[in-house]
Amino acid sequence: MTTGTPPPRRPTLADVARKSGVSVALASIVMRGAEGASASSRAKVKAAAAELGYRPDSRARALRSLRSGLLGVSLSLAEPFHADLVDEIYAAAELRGFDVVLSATGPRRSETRSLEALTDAGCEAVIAIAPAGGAAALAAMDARLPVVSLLRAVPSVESVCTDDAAGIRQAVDHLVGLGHRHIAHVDGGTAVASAERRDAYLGAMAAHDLGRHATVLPGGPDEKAGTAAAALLPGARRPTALVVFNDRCALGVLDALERGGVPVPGSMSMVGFDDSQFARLAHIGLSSVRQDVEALASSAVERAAARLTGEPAGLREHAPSLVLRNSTAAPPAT
Amino acid sequence: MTTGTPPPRRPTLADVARKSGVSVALASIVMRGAEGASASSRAKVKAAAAELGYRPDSRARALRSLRSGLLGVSLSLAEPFHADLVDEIYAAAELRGFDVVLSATGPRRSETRSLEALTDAGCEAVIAIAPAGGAAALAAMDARLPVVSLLRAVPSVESVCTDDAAGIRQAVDHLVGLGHRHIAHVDGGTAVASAERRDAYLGAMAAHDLGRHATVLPGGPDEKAGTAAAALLPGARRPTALVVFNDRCALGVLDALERGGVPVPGSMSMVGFDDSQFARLAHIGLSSVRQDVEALASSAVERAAARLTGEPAGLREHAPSLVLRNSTAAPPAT
DNA sequence: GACCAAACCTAGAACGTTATAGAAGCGAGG
DNA sequence: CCTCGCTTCTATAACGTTCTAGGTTTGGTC
Repeated sequence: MTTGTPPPRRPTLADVARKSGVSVALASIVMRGAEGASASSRAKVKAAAAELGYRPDSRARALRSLRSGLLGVSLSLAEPFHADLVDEIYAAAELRGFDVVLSATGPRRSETRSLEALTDAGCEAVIAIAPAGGAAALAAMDARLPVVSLLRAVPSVESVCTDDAAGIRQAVDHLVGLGHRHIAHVDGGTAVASAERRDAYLGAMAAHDLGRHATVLPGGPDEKAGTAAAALLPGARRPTALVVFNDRCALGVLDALERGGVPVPGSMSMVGFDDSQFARLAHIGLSSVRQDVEALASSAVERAAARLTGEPAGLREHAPSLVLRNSTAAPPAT
Repeated sequence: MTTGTPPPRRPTLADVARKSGVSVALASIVMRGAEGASASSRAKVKAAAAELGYRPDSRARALRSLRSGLLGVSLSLAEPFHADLVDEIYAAAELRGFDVVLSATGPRRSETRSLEALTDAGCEAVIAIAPAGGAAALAAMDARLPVVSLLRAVPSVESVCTDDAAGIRQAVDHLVGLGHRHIAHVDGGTAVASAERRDAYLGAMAAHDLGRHATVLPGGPDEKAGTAAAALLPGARRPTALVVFNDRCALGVLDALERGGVPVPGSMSMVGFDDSQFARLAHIGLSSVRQDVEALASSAVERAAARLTGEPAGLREHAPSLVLRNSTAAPPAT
């Protein structure tokens, strides 16, 4: 029984070659723009390809030429800041001839799974944004294919980070310059980079000889944690300024303060971290430590490419800068 | 000149087979869990695979067995709501044995490019979240491989949407029930679904015989647009309630109002759309029209799967529900 | 011990592409 | 006329996997 329409197969190079009356090999040459084809056959093949709607099968291509040209990126969709990075990674990767494959981490999807999907997809190298997993697991993976950890310094794995300590120092310096003495820190809890930023805060306070006023409030990476941290602020003897782990957390704090009738920056100054899209828009413009997204992204891509040619691993730190908006001011007169 | 370490090749099925002393074919059977292998060889092969750290090459697999098992998803990283959807899509796809490939749209990356990357990756079907491109382009693509449009009804392409009109009606009904008469709408400008929601608003107002009070303020899909729209609110004869295109825009409006000293919901009630993570956290809890994320995601995956088996295209609409928080109240007494 | 079926295993051909090696065409130089 | 070199083209062998079709054991029955 011969049935009607056969399932519409996606056109292959063989189809293009047949239609234009040349060999598959020649069609391949034309399609990938290699040299060794006459102008006339180029035209013929291109026309046939266009007519058939031919698109090369990247899997087959990758299978044959051991370079797949694929760069994997693992990110958390819940983090707007990762989104900013990815956009720049796309741009940087394109410049170097890489295609980018994304794999998300989320409540339903573990980091391990996300990274596995990337290796399975045939990526030549992987950029893991703020990987939470153990260093051992990442190092093990790195033995298979180059891994670059972005936003987190992982020992023995190529890492590209912001110099968090410098950023925190800038924030503290700025606040001290405004006249603040009682500056507290809302930390990131168990989040990636939380410990580094906390230590930098303590160090910066000590450097200003304000160690006795240093206070660390337990926080976390998101708005909810910020709101919770705000509830811990003592009513009397409240600090006059806050350096917060990141913008999302700062937003939570800000919200709670405003609802509690504490004006920012009138009664409380605040500095966030990341300079997310967010900080720029919502509420009061939040002063924030800006990570150099473009440099981070292109550096990560560059490091991944370098590893493919066998260069050694190392840590690249990028200098952050403090972006001032309307959330800091001199402390209220006592 | 013989140099030191050869470039560490990723282990292949042949390596596993050699190491465990069986044929490649048998190793394949074991690795994919097919039947026809004895328990003892299963153990041998699995052990060898584990020791080598073997992971099957999905490209080669896809190339051979015409099912690649790949489901492409195109999304905008700037939209937190898309992130929610993707997480559910991962879950739904896994249930049906699909792997998910993500491709983002962004300031540096057009939708066309994002979709092309997906077809090149060898996806069997594609889910485009809120595709902005022309219906013709999508339909053309659909001729090559099944396309499902999620969050936007596109003629002649399989579409899975929320019944936006019903959602807007619920919002208006609720506000009218609270006693509001002067209810305005901040629309989504040129954003996807903006026109549908605007029309639904006008229809709902008319249904309550409030057509004469209907006002549409030009807005947009993000916070900035909301802030701008708030500036257009007349000082006197201000509406007492707002139905806003989406939560992000609503947030912008909310912020502007609070800064302008207009308490919400005291002097102004507000309803958003999407029930994003956002609405639940920041500021005042925003009342919002909840889209059924899980149903949307699983329905989109299901439709994609159905198309692969040759079922016809159609439109699936999912009922939204109104989530009440603290941004609506009775209008202030005159 | 011969026969049979079931269970287990393997050789080898695909899948769509690229790379290598060499064949044809052709004009110039001896 | 033969050879040389150049350009243009093609046959064919990979890449790592799955699948088909057939081959070899195994062990139970007569």
